Amino acid sequence: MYNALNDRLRERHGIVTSQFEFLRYLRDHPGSRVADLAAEFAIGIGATSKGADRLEKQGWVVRQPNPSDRRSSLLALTDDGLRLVNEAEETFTERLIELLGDALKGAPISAAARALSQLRSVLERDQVGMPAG
Amino acid sequence: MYNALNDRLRERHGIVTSQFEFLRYLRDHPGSRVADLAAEFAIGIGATSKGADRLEKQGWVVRQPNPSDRRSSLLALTDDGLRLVNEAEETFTERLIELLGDALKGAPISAAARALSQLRSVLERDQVGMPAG
DNA sequence: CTACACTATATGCCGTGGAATATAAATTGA
DNA sequence: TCAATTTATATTCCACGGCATATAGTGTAG
Repeated sequence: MYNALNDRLRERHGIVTSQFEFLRYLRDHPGSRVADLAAEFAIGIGATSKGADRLEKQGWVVRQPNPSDRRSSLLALTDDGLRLVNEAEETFTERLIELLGDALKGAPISAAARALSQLRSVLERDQVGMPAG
Repeated sequence: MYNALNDRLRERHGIVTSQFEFLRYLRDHPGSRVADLAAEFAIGIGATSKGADRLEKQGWVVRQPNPSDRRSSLLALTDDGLRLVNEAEETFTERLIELLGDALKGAPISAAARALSQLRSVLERDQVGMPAG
């Protein structure tokens, strides 16, 4: 799933899923700090800081001074970043439904393990999200 | 989950979860090739080859010539590798039950999403598997 | 008010995976 | 039989996350 979404987002918007998730979180939680992102995604502070660097370098995010604590910055989307995340979200949702729809044909509820297993079969059958080399 | 299992396996056996999974697969599927592992874990051939290198360097795995195709090797566990995977499996299972047990207290079946969400809450409450830096 | 502990983030080094490529062996077709 | 193609794996380069550490700012005890 993750790989498949990655491929589609990269191809259409030039970002990967983790970046989409960062951007979406920032859109929905304005004024977040690096540590807030790290907690949300259960990754390290360092990795989060570097991820923010990359988004900032692309001009999608800015670090604004935090008036109440000069050690940290408040992360905010730029106009470009906002536009991007909204467009990417359409792609993301569309692709997600596409993938889930395929896999869940006829499988009603629960049996989540079976659903996931079936999902994987479908993905594998269609060679979807398979690494190249 | 993965991080938590990682920590426990590393501490007790000096391997990480991905290595445990490689070793267990090889134990249960003797005569597998690199490509078989790659397919099983949905990772690239290159990464798998390098993973096999690392296990071989530790003396847990050997590449045996494949009599029916000299391009590939058959991967086999050494005695050390077999011993290791069996010991690690105990740790793995024990820890898995420990983690799931905690999270699933009172949650009967299905509602897998709720279970996963609850699981994550427990893990976060206990600061389990959280990256350090 | 200052020394000391603590917190938030940034940075350097390392390990690992993906993608592209290289190499060797097997297969196929004329 | 042999050149072209395909297959299986190995290797190289790059991106990214973890961990350890550095740095700056905050809080606090006295």
